[in-house]
Amino acid sequence: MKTSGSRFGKCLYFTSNALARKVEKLAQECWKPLGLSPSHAYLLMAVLEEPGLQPTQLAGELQLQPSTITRLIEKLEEQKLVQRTTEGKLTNVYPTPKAKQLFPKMQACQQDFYTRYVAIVGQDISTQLVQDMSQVADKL
Amino acid sequence: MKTSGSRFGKCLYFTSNALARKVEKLAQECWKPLGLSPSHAYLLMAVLEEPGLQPTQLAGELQLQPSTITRLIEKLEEQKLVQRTTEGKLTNVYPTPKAKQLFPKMQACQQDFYTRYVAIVGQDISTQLVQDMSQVADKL
DNA sequence: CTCATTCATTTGTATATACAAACATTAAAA
DNA sequence: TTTTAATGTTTGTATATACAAATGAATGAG
Repeated sequence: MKTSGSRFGKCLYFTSNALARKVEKLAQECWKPLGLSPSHAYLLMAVLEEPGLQPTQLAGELQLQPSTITRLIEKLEEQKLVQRTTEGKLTNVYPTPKAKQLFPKMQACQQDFYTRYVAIVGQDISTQLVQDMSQVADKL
Repeated sequence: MKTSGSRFGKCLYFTSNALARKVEKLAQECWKPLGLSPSHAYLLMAVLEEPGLQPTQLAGELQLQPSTITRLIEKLEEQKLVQRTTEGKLTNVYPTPKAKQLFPKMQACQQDFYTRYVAIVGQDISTQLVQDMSQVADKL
């Protein structure tokens, strides 16, 4: 059944979740070649772009809870993709050389993801949708 | 930080997930008085509207995997809100009298949820957004 | 200076969802 | 008619995320 065909097709809860799950799936496919889940990938991208970012800042960037950020970092640390340094109560997260080497491939995955969804839903619609969702998310 | 302010604010993966989490949170609040999570509530609503629905059909309506439906039903069964009957390889899910009694309150919760988000984001925008998300979800 | 408060991070635990495999049943093919 | 394939459901297990509490460090009021 299609999302729009469901008896809940006009409900914000239902549609936003359904869409997010489908997008998540596409993103997972795109990042699979690097062995990263989308959220790990996005966190790592952020740290590559701005080395030393702290968990609280990452929580803001990724709109996730700090505890979730800790969990993501732990896994990236196991994979030797980031390293944490602690000073006082603050923690800084840095990309490792291995992560830096990976950077171009990560950009390619991101591009691939973008290209794929634009191919499916169209550039104008997707740009508009992202903007609207972002605006509504900000209000909630 | 706001969703739109993030370095990922223009990414479909990021915004659709951020939005879904915020909507989920609002929905949880609305359904909390009945002790139901939104997904349990929606499944139960479907079964109240159409008693005897089967897991596969519910999976279609709710856009969730059959295994997830099984898990949701199990919990609703524990709470004596639905009952399963099995004939051959098919399963039918029926609401209990307890669930039927609850129906008006559930409709009120649903209304409350709708009223709240419309109050926050506006009727026109939310209607438009739901329609767009639904359309894009169908294509993915 | 010290103690209470606040802040950043982590830990323990819980929920939501999925995937893959296992069953059980029906349908199709030989 | 027996075997094979397809279908609907459930089970085992894994991932993503969150909340609440614990920890450790900085700050400010007295």
